[in-house]
Amino acid sequence: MARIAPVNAKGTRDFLPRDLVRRNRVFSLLRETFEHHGYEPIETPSVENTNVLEGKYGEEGDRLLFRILKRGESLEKAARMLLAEADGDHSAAALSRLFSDEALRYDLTVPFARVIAAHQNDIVFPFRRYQMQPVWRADRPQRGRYREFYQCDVDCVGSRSMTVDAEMVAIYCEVFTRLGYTNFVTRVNHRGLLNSLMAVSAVPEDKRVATMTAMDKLDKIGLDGVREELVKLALGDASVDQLIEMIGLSGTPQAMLAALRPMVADSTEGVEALDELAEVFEYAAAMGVPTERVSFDMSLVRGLSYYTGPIFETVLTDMQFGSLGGGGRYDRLIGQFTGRDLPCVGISFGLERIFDTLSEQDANEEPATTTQALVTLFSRETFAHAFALARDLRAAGICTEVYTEPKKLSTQLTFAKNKGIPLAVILGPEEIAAGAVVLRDMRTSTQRAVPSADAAAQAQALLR
RNA sequence: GUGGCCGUAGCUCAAUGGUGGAGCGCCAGAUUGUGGCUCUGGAGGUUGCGGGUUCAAGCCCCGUCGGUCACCCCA
Repeated sequence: MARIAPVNAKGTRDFLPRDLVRRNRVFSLLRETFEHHGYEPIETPSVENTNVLEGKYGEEGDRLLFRILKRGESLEKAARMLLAEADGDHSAAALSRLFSDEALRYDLTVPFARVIAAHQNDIVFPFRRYQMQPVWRADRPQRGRYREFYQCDVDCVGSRSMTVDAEMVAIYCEVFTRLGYTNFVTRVNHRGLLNSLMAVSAVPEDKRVATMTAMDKLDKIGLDGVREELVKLALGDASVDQLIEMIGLSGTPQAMLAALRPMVADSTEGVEALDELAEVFEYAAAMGVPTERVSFDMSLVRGLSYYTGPIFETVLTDMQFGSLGGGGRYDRLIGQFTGRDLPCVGISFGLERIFDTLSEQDANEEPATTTQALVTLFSRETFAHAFALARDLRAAGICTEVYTEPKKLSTQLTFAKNKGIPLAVILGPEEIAAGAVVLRDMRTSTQRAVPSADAAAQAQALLR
């Protein structure tokens, strides 16, 4: 019989206990931080109607949607339509739409916007929520990039105040600091500012996306590289020079804002953006964000098309890696569902990238398990004592497993070592006769006999 | 979606077109109640998969799947 190769679907992974124990630690820390700041959890379905998702992420995003094939009658009907129109539009985009009207969620923001639009009357505004769920993108996998990955989103709906935008910066700072990162910075920019830069530099409408994409590559290809790309776009020397001058600005956010102010003086949108950014930096500092943890970065663009105000991206400063998270203000997304805009700002944490970089930082990973104690088994006659002791340990809050059968002790201890269980409990005929058990600390290779009645308390002390 | 590189034991990797190996890990024993050290032995493979060239393919060719890197884009 032909064997089936036990391989994962492209870009997906299995998580074994040692992986999941670590992941859950990160999850817990995020959850705790969000709730400390007054954010409440929600969840949404994995599947959305395609029209909810399409057009929210830009052209690239539509291509990366995982679409769900129609089934049964609908599928046959779609096939008949295709055959009836032999000379119709057979592009991948058109075919996708014909054969599918549902897709896996691409991010957590758009489904969230749908939820807000649908449940406006049940929600107290301003509404702070967080959400940790997998999302799917039909991208080509690379290091730190998967087709199925978890995102943790934090959003606040119903306020135009820059205090909320600053809070996003503060939450980034708190989470990454608590995770042990010492090398990160949250880059901040503003969509309105970018728009006004395009306007005051006389970049034609049809070249603005390409221009911003080129600007976004600054940290990768340098100022000269960006200039080359802009020249290739045939923007004209004056436009190129002005853009390069603005992108090249450096210094404190306050100094950069001051330098920009005269350049965008003719643009209402630009002036407002500068005012908002000034507030964000001021409030973030007041919220305790150190100056080295936040930067004003005019080359930050971000691909998602729904952003309208400040945008954020948190990156590691000492290694070339994708961003650990990003977000921004999107005041007009909910209006696409209800016809009436509701201001929103939110950020996303790339859990996989956090997990990958944390793993790379502490290379000497010890086996991780949730089990704290292993009770060994000797012979049929010791079973009852072992089970009773295991109950004592569990009653004391110690995660305890009893070995499955009476194999020789070295096998059982090796099992404990390989799983990373810190405490082995040995009780054979000798101990039972003495009314005692042996607590062996696997980490220090020390052990001592204690009366069975004290075992749970002593074990607690050892594990503390 | 475009291009480059790579797929050999559980893991890391060897093998001029000519009988597929090593280290680590695993199992057993030395050690009948003690993991890490030492020694001895053992198991484990349709060389990712499918075709082709050849007397002969792990090696060459084509396809395919997967991984990886650079683009694109992104968390």
